[in-house]
Amino acid sequence: MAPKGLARESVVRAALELLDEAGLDGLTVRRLAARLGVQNPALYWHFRDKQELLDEMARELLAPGMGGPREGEGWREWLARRAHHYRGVLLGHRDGARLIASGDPGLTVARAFEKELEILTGLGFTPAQGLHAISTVSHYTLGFVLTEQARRERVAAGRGPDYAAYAAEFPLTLAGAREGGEPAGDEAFARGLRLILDGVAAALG
Amino acid sequence: MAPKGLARESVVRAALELLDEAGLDGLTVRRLAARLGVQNPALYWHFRDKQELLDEMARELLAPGMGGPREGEGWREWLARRAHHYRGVLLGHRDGARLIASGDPGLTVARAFEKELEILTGLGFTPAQGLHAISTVSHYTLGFVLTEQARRERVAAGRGPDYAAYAAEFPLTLAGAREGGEPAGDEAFARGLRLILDGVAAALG
DNA sequence: CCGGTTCCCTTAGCGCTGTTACAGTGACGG
DNA sequence: CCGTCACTGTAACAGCGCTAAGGGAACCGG
Repeated sequence: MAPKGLARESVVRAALELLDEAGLDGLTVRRLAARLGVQNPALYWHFRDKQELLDEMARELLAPGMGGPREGEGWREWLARRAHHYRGVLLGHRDGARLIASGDPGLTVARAFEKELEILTGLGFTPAQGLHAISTVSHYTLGFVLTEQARRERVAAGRGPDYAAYAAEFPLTLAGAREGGEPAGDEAFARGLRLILDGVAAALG
Repeated sequence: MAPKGLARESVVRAALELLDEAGLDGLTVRRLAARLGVQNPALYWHFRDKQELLDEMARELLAPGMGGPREGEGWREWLARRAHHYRGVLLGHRDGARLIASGDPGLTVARAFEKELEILTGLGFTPAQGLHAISTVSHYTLGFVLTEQARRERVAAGRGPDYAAYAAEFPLTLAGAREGGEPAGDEAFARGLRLILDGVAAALG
C-alpha cells in the first residue's frame, strides 16, 4: 500500500474539492495540479483527458447508490426518497448538476439502474413502467437542479436580473410562488415530484 | 435601415449557424468573427461578454413562444403540445439544451410564462398548480433532451461506451426499452410526459 | 553488483482561448 | 472645416488543454 505516486482516487477527491471552491469553469488542470503539489502534465499520466477526469468525478458522485426500499417502504416512498437523495447529491457540490450532465454515467450506474428495475418489477411494475418511472424522475430532478444551480451561479457572478424590480409585471407567477414555494427550493421540487409519482400510480392502477 | 455595421441580430443568427456546425465547445469568438468577415475584438463592441452573446442566443431560441391553446384544445393537449414544441426547439440546434441551460432566460420568457399562467388559471388551475405543472414539464424536458444530446455528442466524439457489448448484463433495462421505446427517443419522452400530465390531472381533482 | 524496464514526474512549448488597450476610419452635425 | 460618434483593426496578455522528450527512482532478472 501507500502507492508510490498520486493515487487516481485522491486526484478525483481533490478535484471535487476544487470544484466547490472554483466552480466547474474554474476547475482547471493547472490549478488541480498545483493543489496536489505537482506540475500539470503529471495528471496526464493518470488521465487521458480532462473529460476522463470529469467522468470519474461524476461516477464518484453517483457511486453511493442508496440501495433498495427500507423495511415496510412502498415504491412511492422509495422513489421519492431516491429523488430527494439524487437532488441532494447534485446540490452537494457546486455545479454538481452540470458535472453530472456532462459526464459519462458509466457501467456502475447502469448496473445500479438494472438492480433498481429489478426491485420495481418485484413490486408489480412491468419493465417499461419501471424504466419510465425512474428515468422520468431522474430527468426531472436533473433539469430542476440544473436551473436551480444555474440561477445561483448567475447571481453569484452578479449577472442576476433582479426580478424583484419587475414584480408588478408578474402577479400570477408571484402568487403561485407564495402559495407553492419558491421556483428553486425544496417545496417546489417536492410538488413536481408528487405530480410525477401520482402519474406513476395512475399508470399502475 | 441597413445599419452601418454588423447588426446585433445578425451576429446572433450567425452564431446559431456556427453552433450547429461546431457544437457549443467549438463556438469561439474568433470563428464567429471570421464567419462574419471581421476581426474578433469587433464583436466586443456589440456584446460585453461571450456569455452575453450566449444569453441572446438562448433568448432567440425561446422567443417564438407558441401562444395559447387552439380552438377546442384542453389544457392537457395544450401542455403536451407545448412540451413537444419545447423539446423540438432544444433538439433543433446542436447542444441546444446545454445552451438553454447556461443562458439567462430573460424578461421576455418571464412574460410569456406569466401569460401561460394566466391561461391556465382561466382553465381552472390555481396559480400554484399552473406554476408547478409548467415548470415540472419544463424541467423534465430540459433534463431529457440534455442527456439525449449529451449521449449523441459522446458517440459522435467516439467516447460512447457500446452498451451493446454488455447487453447480457441488463435484461430488464433492455426489456423495458423494447416495450416502451429507446431511452432517448420520441416515444420515451411522450411516456414520461404522460406520467406528469396524469399527475397534473389527479391534482386538479 | 549490474543493465534494463517500468513507473511517475519534470521542463519546455504549441496552438488556442476570451479579453483588453488603443489607434484608426468613415459618416454626420454645427 | 472641424469634432464627435459609431464601428473596426492591430497588437498583445494571461491562461487554457495537451504533447514531446527526458530524468530519476525503484524494481527485477542475471
